[in-house]
Amino acid sequence: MRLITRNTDYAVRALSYISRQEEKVISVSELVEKIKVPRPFLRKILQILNKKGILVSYKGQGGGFALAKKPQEIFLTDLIETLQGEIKLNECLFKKMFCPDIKNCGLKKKIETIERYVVSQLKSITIASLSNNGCKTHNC
Amino acid sequence: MRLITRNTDYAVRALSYISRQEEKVISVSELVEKIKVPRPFLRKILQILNKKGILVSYKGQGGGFALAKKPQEIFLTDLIETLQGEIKLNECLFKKMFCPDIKNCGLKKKIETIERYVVSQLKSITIASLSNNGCKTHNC
DNA sequence: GACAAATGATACAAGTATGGTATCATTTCT
DNA sequence: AGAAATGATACCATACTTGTATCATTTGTC
Repeated sequence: MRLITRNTDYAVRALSYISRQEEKVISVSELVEKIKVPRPFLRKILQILNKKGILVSYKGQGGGFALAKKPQEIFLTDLIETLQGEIKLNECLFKKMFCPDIKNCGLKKKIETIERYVVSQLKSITIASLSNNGCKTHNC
Repeated sequence: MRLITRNTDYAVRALSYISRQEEKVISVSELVEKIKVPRPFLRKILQILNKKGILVSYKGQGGGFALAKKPQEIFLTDLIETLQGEIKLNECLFKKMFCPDIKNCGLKKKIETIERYVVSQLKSITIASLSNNGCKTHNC
C-alpha cells in the first residue's frame, strides 16, 4: 500500500527541478537528462499537469514547461489527486448491498479520521518545502 | 489507494461473525451463507489466518474454524499485514541509486510521521471493537 | 470399513492498475 | 523549409487483486 506512486514521484522531481532553475521554461530533454526518468512517461505526466493548470507549456523550438503557480502553492495533495486519483482511504467495499447501518459503522468512522489526518499532513507539503529541505536533486 | 483491500475486509467479517457465536467452531459453509462472500476465496483467506495463528482449524465432519485468540487481541494491523503485506507508506522509489542524501529527505520524514500515526490508529482497532460498534453483521 | 463432510494444498485465470513505449499530428522558432 | 518542441492517442508488459477449480487428506457417523 503506497501513499505515493511513481508518477507522482516523477512529477515531484520534475516540478522541484523546474522551480530551482533561473530560466522559467524547461524542456523535457533537459528534465530527462537531469532527473533520470523515462522520457515518454515523463511527457505523459507533464501533459496531464499542464491540463490541470499546474504547468504551462510552450510548443516549438525553445519550448518546454514552466510552473503555472508559485512553488509554495503547489501542494502534494494536488499532484496525488491529479495523478493517482482522489485520496480516499475509507471506501466501503460492500456499499449499500448488505450493510444495514452504514452511518454508524465503526470501522468507517475510524478510517475517515485517519484519512483526514493523512490529507492534512500531505497538504502541508509543497514543491517549495520539498525543494528547500533534504535531498535537493532527488526527492526520495 | 486503499488502506483495506477486499481480503482483509472478508477476514474482518468472518472473524467478527465467529466471535459473536455461541459455538466456537464455525464451518466455511455457515460463513458463506451468513456473510455472503465467495466460498473458495474465503477458504483461502481462512487458511492463511490459520497458518498465522489467528484461527485454529478442525478437519472432518463437524469441523471448521475457531478464533485462536480473544477478539480483543486480534488487531486490524495483524490482518492487514498478513493479507496485504507490511504497512509501509514511505517506500522510497529511487532507493540508493540516485539519492544523495536519503537520511535527510524531507518527504521521507514526513511520510514516516504519517505512517506512524496510521499504524497506531489501526492498532487501536480490534475484532472486539468492530463487533461491538456500528453495523454488526457487515463491517463496511 | 464405507461414506460424507469438512479443511489443506495448489494451480490456474480474469480483471484492473501501474509503469512504460511508440507514433503521428501540430505548433513555433530560425 | 526544416528542426525542435509539445499534443494526442493507441498500445503493451507486469504485478496485484480477486477470484475459481481440483485433488488430497482428515475425521466423525453409520
